[in-house]
Amino acid sequence: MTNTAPTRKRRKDDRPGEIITAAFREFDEKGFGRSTMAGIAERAGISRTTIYLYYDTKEAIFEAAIRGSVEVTIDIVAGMAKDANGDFRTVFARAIDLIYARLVSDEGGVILKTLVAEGSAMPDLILFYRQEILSKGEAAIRALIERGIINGELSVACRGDDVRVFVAPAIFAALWLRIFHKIDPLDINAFKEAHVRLVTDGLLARP
Amino acid sequence: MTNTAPTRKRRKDDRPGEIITAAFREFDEKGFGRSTMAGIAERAGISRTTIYLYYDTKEAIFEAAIRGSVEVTIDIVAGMAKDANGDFRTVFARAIDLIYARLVSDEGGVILKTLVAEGSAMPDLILFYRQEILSKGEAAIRALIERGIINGELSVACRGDDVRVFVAPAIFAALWLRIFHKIDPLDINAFKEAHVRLVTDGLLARP
DNA sequence: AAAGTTACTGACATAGATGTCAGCAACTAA
DNA sequence: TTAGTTGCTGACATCTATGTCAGTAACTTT
Repeated sequence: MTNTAPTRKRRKDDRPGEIITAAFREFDEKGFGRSTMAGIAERAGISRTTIYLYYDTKEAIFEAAIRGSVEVTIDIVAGMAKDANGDFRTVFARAIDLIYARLVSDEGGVILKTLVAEGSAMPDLILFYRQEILSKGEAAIRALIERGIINGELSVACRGDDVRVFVAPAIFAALWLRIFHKIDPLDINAFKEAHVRLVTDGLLARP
Repeated sequence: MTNTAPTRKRRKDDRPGEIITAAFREFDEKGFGRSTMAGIAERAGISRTTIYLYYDTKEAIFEAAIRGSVEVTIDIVAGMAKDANGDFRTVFARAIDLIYARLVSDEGGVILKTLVAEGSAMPDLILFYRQEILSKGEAAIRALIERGIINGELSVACRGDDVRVFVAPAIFAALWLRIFHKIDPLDINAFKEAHVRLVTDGLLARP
């Protein structure tokens, strides 16, 4: 048997997803700026010019990826709202779990990193991400806190605080993983627990 | 008087600094990846080829900038150690002030953003930044906390916590300013106060 | 099985950034 | 003033990534 490997395949429906997956690996390793269509094509195992049949530019691939993460966000926010009846510590810990799972994942992390890197050059995407992803998550956290205040669990003082402070360590952790983790590992679970403990209790000893 | 503007100037000693300043603006606006030697030169008001007399590559310019911020870090750490005798809240607030001032500045912020963007492509710089900048700051914060624990001000539980959690909101704020601030401003002072309040007190109401 | 459709590819042309180098202009010293 | 030094520049060659397009191979239909 000669066993000549098929030189080409035709897979119109699968291509977009394959290209995005390949692009993520390329963006992650090289950074968006140094990534090329040729590099993405190679990882996807197709010819460079094939990509143009589906996406016009690198930016278009990235945009498609971001738009795809809108539904993921909706799921996460829904997950936060579900079973939000426990005490604040429990509910918040669950919310933080969901956020970390997303941001620590390759997809969420690379999107975040790429937005930081190239955001100034793509104002439309920045706006989209802000409106469809970040503000949804922010509102969900705000709701949790408001519930806690009404419960009497949380001090009223924190109503005026910028909600972003409470989630910031998660973003920090996601970026750390992509940049310093190889030379200086970060224990995600320990960090996550410290995060939750900080937000609920703070550092000062309670009398 | 004819007042013909001088076509060229010769300023060997000032050039490196001028180039770095111009490069920062270029990196900030275009992102490191889209920045070019031509763009930097234009901002510096010199010919593109002149840059090569001082720096071989874009990366070399960025590296010089990072190395320059080592002494800034030393100053900051020294500033934290100075007058570290007040109660924890006061001392920590002063430390956070110094960190924000640095990270919110154009120089500190652009370095941070660029490292996030291009770090995977420059492992040496990542290592350098980690060792000479981040770990210095981390150690300083850790010292503050240890003092608080010994004082009895802080609960012993937080000794095991990852120190990076306590500073993470500052990094978040620095990046937010560079990315989302135009479409969704962040009130730095309010954010900073919320940060300090969170780290000291947490959210849960104190009995 | 033959004709028709189309996903895919290699080859070409273009644009933009890089790096080099000989020559010029600005400064210095005598 | 003049000769010497050197910081600076424009022009050239190279290299890399992009985008297009006609042709080919794989699949579909009849």
